[in-house]
Amino acid sequence: MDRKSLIASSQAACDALSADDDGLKREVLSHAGNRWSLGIVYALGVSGRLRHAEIGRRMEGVTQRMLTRTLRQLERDGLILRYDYQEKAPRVEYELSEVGFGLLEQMIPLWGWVIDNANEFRQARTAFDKINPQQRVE
Amino acid sequence: MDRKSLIASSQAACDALSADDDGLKREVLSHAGNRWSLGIVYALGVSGRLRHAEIGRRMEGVTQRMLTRTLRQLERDGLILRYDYQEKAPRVEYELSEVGFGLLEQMIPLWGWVIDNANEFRQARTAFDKINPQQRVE
DNA sequence: CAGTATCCTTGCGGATACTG
DNA sequence: CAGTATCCGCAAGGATACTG
Repeated sequence: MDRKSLIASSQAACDALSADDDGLKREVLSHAGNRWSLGIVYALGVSGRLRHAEIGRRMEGVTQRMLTRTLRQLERDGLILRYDYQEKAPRVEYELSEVGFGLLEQMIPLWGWVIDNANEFRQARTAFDKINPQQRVE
Repeated sequence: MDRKSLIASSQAACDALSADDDGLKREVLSHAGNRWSLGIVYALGVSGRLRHAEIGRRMEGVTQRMLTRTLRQLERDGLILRYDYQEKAPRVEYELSEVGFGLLEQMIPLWGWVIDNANEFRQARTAFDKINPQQRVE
């Protein structure tokens, strides 16, 4: 995409966002930067319906607390569905919602783009850190 | 995109990410959830090179501190370029880098997707909050 | 004008221990 | 098994005041 049409389409996309939508946008997209959110979305997208413990096993390093919390946030935003079987030996399964699949679909080109530019990011980092020994960025 | 090909392409995209890349991915995408980052990227994308104060004027509600900090982070990640004219009356301009334009380009479909699903997100929220009066999610 | 410095509150992420 | 409860350190975001 050339810059003129890029700018035009970004204006169109941004003008369609009200002030309320702006907050919503950041809340939804905050999952992108979260430690576990997208990993869980990916796991559920690839494997379908999974039990709590099974997700935990696939997310290397996650603690019970963070797993539960992240699942709650995803559920709250409607990205995953929670099925509690109400059995005495607890049994809860999670599944991507339609919107959750949509998010996964949106993320794929983004991941590809990050990979394609990984070296540029790393170079920018080291160049910045060299110029700004340890001041700045706090 | 149907689910089978969605899953296949997400696996391809995710397998291409090493453990290191995974951290990088979250760092880059964390801008998506930040309060001011994408607003600044958008402003610079639409208007080209801008002075510090001019950006501040366009970002309703930003404080000096957050503006400077966010600009530093964007600069550190190579998304924007900083031009200090070294004049006695300070004069600093910022501009999107090539990578920064790339990010803006990546974000546009994402914004559109959020708008298209805004009602679903809001409904999920209120439904969740009704079921979970004030427990959960902390 | 383009920042720093200081103080504050909130939430993220994690460690550990406990429960029905 | 699927969570809570309690603790911690750190960073995000903001309010306010100051500086070359």
